[in-house]
Amino acid sequence: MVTITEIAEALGITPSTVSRALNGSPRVKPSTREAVEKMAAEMGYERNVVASNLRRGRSDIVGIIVPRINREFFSSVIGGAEKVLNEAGLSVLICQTLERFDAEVRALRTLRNNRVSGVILSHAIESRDGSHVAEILGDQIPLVQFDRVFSELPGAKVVNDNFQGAYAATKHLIEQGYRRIGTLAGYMTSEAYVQRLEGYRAALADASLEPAAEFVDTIIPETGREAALQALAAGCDALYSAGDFSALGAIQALQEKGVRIPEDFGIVGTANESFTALMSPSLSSLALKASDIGRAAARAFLDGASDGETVIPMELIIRQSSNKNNLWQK
Amino acid sequence: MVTITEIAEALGITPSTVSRALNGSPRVKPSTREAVEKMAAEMGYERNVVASNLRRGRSDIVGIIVPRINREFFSSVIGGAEKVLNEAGLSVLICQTLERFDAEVRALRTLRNNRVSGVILSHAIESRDGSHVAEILGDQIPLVQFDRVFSELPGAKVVNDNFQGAYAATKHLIEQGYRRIGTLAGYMTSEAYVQRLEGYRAALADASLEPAAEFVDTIIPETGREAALQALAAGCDALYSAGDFSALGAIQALQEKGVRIPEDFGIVGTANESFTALMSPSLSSLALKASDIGRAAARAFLDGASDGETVIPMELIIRQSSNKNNLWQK
DNA sequence: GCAATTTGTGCAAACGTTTGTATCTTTGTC
DNA sequence: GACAAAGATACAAACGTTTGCACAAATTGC
Repeated sequence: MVTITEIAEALGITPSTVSRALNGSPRVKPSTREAVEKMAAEMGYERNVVASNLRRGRSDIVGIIVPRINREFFSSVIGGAEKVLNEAGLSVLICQTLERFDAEVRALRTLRNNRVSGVILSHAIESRDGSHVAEILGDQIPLVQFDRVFSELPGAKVVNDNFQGAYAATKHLIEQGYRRIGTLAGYMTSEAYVQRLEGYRAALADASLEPAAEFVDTIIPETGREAALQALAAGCDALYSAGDFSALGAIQALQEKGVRIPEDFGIVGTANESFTALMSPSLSSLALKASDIGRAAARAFLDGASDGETVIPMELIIRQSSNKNNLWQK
Repeated sequence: MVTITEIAEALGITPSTVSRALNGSPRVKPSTREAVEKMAAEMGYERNVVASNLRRGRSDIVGIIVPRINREFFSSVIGGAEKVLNEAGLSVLICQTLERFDAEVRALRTLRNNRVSGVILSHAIESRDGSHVAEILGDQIPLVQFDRVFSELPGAKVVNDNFQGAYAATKHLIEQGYRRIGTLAGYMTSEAYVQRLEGYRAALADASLEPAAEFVDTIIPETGREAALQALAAGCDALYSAGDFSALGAIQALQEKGVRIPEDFGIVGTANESFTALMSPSLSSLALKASDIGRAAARAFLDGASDGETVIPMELIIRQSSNKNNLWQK
């Protein structure tokens, strides 16, 4: 591996000048800069980033910590952030916590010890507050939180507009002619689900309708099945589900009962999981705009934005499961 | 940030002894080791890994390069590898190429410049050979390839037993009583798909059956739909698909034609994508055992295994779409 | 009890870069 | 032509660790 010292020797100058030349310092004469660049290219020089990081006290790496990388949402966030950061000359170090608190702590330590220049984070379910983050990162390393955020922590935050999204999804069901609309609301320990529930209620209230049924539970197919049957018994003709998996379970349970979707019953899910487009009937879903969130988080870091909260609108994807009036094909 | 020098001063010894104590060198007296450890804990010392990496010439990071992290297969491989490597005290740096050659080159450079102690790699589609890998990594950084491998490159390789898997899937269809079995074979530029086609043919041959139809095309829902209709017209009663997405398309097309699955027609897909369990009928699929591959790749790296090829068996997951005789519920 | 060995520490030089300060060279001004 | 200012480069120290070698003290063998 060739070093700047070798380049300096080859040119009869000193390593410091070579360093400055390669880093675009205005303190070196254009002609020597060119000579250095030429020689560096010739000798196949590449900066030893480890040495550089040691000297500078930080690296050009941004750490991204997510609960799981195999979730459409998180991998898309990473994709969006990576693109913006790469364009800015930064690399990305991805860590997954598998929803575990101790893994989150470990990841934060690893990142800090590698002197990353920033951390983009969505918390593990097991994390109940942000004290560990503050403790580990200190105030040296900028933090950007997204989706699952703790408001007590400093730094930028990027979140979905869950209220607006759920409002739009519910309004869509109303416009399709459904009248007794229930919801599968998710667990209320997460801010996002609370806001979705509120958006649902607000849309109904604005249309002078009453919530027909509210099921507060985890968002998995089984709870969806059960809730759907109860909703049916209670006379519901539509459901807004705060998750796609529970919506899937609901559809399966209803189909087994011979309920026609969307003619007799409308359903909208949330998250736009990849399977929603593949089902039959395909599932209308409130998409999270994950790439936008990733991009926004990366930009917030690059801009050094402190403490601001960026709210990303959600997008309603209308497919068969709620398209009673056949607005268009999807 | 506290340094070993500060610990040394606090104890009236030298940094070198502190370093040796913390690294478990046998050259330090147990009593001083304990004193150092106690003081380090008290002062909240954590090793500056950047400095350590510079001095040692390498880091405790293993790079993993995959085409995309949002594929069930790749994220599971990463998960498996991560677990094994973390237990060995190594961190993981994940890069995605989005199937692009230049991104693969960039990723390799980043990893080498960060002095990773090894690279675990599955190639981008755009990569036609492995010369760039050899050139960038040299013979200093060990390489482990998985799934998409170039045999000309040195180092360990971990692959699926595609032949065995496709053989088992086809045999299963035969055992279920299907007789005119076709296949959706995938594109033949990939070794994996070639082997699956061969496994399919071998199973038929061993049962004295003829291939009823072979569709060589990309593995997406649309080609699956089309192929299924042609297969139906040709009198097929079953299909082995080298991908789940094309199997999904096939099922949808057949259902629209009123064909009952699995009574009239059996289908087995490949990859065990998450949606296969969610469909109705649920899709039997040949699972790739991604975690096993990840674990095997990590172990191959840790063992310093050179040049060996590890073949991981595939696992047939029987669900409704091929379960004509109702062997068991799934 | 002396030499030979083992055991435990210290010393100092790396690893390759960056950067504050000093030094040297050029240019411009009167 | 002298002097100041600016422009360009050199010097040297630092970043925090690791590690070969030297050295002292403690242990062993005869």
